[in-house]
Amino acid sequence: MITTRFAPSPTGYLHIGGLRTSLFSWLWARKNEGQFLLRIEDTDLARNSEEAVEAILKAFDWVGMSYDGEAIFQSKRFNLYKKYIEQLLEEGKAYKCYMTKDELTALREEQMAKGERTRYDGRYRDFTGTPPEGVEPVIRIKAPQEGMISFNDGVKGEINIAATEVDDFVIARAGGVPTYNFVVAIDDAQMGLTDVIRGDDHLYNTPKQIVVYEALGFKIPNFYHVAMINNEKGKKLSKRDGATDVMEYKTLGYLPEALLNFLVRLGWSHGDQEIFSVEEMIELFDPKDINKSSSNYNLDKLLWLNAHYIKNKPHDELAELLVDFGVDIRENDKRDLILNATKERGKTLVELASQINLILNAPTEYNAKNFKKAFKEDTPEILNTFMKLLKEADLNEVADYHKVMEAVVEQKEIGFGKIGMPLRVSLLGSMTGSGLDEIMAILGVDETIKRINKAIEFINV
RNA sequence: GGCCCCUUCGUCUAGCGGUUAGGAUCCAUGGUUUUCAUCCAUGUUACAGGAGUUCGAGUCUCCUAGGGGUCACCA
Repeated sequence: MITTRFAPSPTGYLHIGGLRTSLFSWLWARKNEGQFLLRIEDTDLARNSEEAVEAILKAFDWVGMSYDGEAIFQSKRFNLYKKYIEQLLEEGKAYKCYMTKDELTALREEQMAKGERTRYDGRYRDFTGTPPEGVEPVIRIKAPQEGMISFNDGVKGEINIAATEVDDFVIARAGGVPTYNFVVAIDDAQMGLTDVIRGDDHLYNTPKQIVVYEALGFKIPNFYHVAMINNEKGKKLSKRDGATDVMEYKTLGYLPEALLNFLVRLGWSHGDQEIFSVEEMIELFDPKDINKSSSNYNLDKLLWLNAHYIKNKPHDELAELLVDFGVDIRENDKRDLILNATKERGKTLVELASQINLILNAPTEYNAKNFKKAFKEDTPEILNTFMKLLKEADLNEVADYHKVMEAVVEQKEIGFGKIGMPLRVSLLGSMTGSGLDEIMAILGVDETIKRINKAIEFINV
């Protein structure tokens, strides 16, 4: 049985990097028919908010990731942590430290000045005297003072860190509130985690947590530290690099399946495969295939994937999604015609919506340059002929509209461009866009003629 | 600064001692298309540098450089 987890601290929205590590954890649990748990790390801090919890859950919901059981809130488990603190104190594995913050700062400055690593010097480790007055102590854990703390990381391999690098760190603050590395170890153990997949910014927390595991006699899980995602320049991803909030991708018109596909391939691969459905991800994912090196964030591929998923999305789902982007064609009897004519031209739902609007809404103005390029002296004459033939034609499908265009070309002995360009400008006000026959089939004869007449009128003004 | 991790086309990556170093994206060109897009084809571009080990190194070892992470009574 594999149990994984995602353990965000609710200080803001769900970050793209957080989504990737949770995706990995989720996939691994689902693949093994195990458990994927959610734990909210809200051990106080004025920074935590309920809105942030909501935001994270909302993002999970959007991408379709679900966790098992109830979400666990650390803030509700203080009694548990307290119990273990007392246990360690009793067993002599932890101790009270009466060093003040000022003293600690002074010690650090001294060490810094000497060019040493800043660390607690263990002065209260074996203290038995009378504690100084007026100082509320913190609790520190006794970390090993020599040897190595080693673990086998599922991504990075064997990691060895000298015990001297890990000092007797604080497990409970002066107010009694436990600290991060302490509660994480307890929760991961108590929740039965077998595999901890997280960002490699936690790599250095691992030896500390191992100290806790060992002090409490807990079984140490497998760790997988996934390298960070950097921006295109290889620097740390920040808000200035564009969207980092998962929900922003929804607003930008990305499909969740595209985003997941994009993220799963960032730092993980399965041979040459690029397109993965969620089912395939679950089937093929294995943390042993996670890359050691960090990867750079580049939207090109996401855009390509998004276009791919839009092209392959069922029309009823697409129509539903488009509502949020100001286009409601759910009840439109030309729905399929509209989507077929436009979906290959929109890399995002935003672009797709604007393509559709371009057809659905008659042009209110014509670009002068386009107009001049498309409309020549004989254009009105050609368009009039076209309209005449159009009215007479038997129009049942897209191809029939094309036949009318062909007829004009033949009759007038002109090139296709002679009719195509002015027609396009008349109908869309644009020089590019969907196929003319498709557009006309969507608009119908009346609207088509109306738009052409309007354009002809415009040339005479 | 100490410690730890990382380094293959611009980007995402395959490779697990013997390959013309592969795929994808991007870009360019050509084809298809009335246009644009799609689609198809073709092309440019990479083993950070230096020593070793080996018959043979992108793959193993060491050094250098560069990048990242971390050093809290934050999480």
